[in-house]
This record gives sequence, C-alpha cells and structure tokens, in this order.
Amino acid sequence: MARSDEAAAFFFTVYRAVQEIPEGKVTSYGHIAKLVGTPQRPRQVGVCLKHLSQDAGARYNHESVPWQRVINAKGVISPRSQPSGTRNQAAALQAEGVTVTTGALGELMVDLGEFGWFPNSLPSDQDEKDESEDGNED
DNA sequence: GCTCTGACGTAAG
DNA sequence: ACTTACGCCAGAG
Repeated sequence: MARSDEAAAFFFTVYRAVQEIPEGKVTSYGHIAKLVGTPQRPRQVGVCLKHLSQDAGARYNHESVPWQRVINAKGVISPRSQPSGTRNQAAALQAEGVTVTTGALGELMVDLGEFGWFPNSLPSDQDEKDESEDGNED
C-alpha cells in the first residue's frame, strides 16, 4: 500500500468522521484526528477540509460534508487566508442553530460547553457493540 | 526535488 | 495568563 493511498484513505476517513457530527453541534480538528486514529495530525484534518472545497463534484464535497462544524480546540473558528470563508462558516453554523459570538479582536467563537460534540469514539464505529459501558454524559 | 506554508494542538518557558 | 517552540505532513511555488 503506497503512502499516497494511505493519504487518500485518511482523507475519506476524516470526511466520514466529520459527517458523524450532528447538526447544531461542533467539534475540533484535534478531536476528529483522534477519532480517526491519528491524534497527532490535527493539521492534516484542516488540509482535508480545505481540499474539500474544490471537490464540488466528488463523492465528498463541501455540501455532503459538514465542514463548518469543525473548529479549533479553543472554540474559535480558525482564521484562514480568506476572511470571508470564516464568516461563511459562522453564518452556516448560525443557520443550524449554533450561537456564534464575536470576541474583542473579531474572532468568531462558539461555546463548546453548549454546542461541543466530543464522543469517545465514532457512533458508526461502535457497531452497537454493547452500551453497558456507561450511561454518563454531561 | 527542496523549501515554505498552513482550516491545529500540546508542552514548555 | 501570554509567548515560543515543536511535531506532523499534504499542497503550492
């Protein structure tokens, strides 16, 4: 298996994980990285989502993958090259019912305590194994 | 093919 | 609480 194949597999895995994020909720790049089994590559998750924008006709595109529900660990929408993109992400989140606040420096923040979604593992990965593990979430 | 950058995160000073 | 350093690795120049 070539490295490029593994890279592609990583992309798909990330996309699938992002699709698991319920509407009206947000998570972090680092958590997605952790869910896909590569907790040391949160940046690559961002690379995946960035690449997603140009895959308008691919199996995974900006419409099929809720990329907007992924922000950084600080609860802030990561500022990127295109400021309009950040604003677009905030608007998309608000459209889903997520409250986005603006900081003193204009940073768009989301209350992770209210809208944060950080499961121990992917729901699809559970495969209805056995949920007698615990029933405690807060 | 080499270098620099970046939609991040964590540790250390 | 803030700033710096570093790891990680796919794109772009």
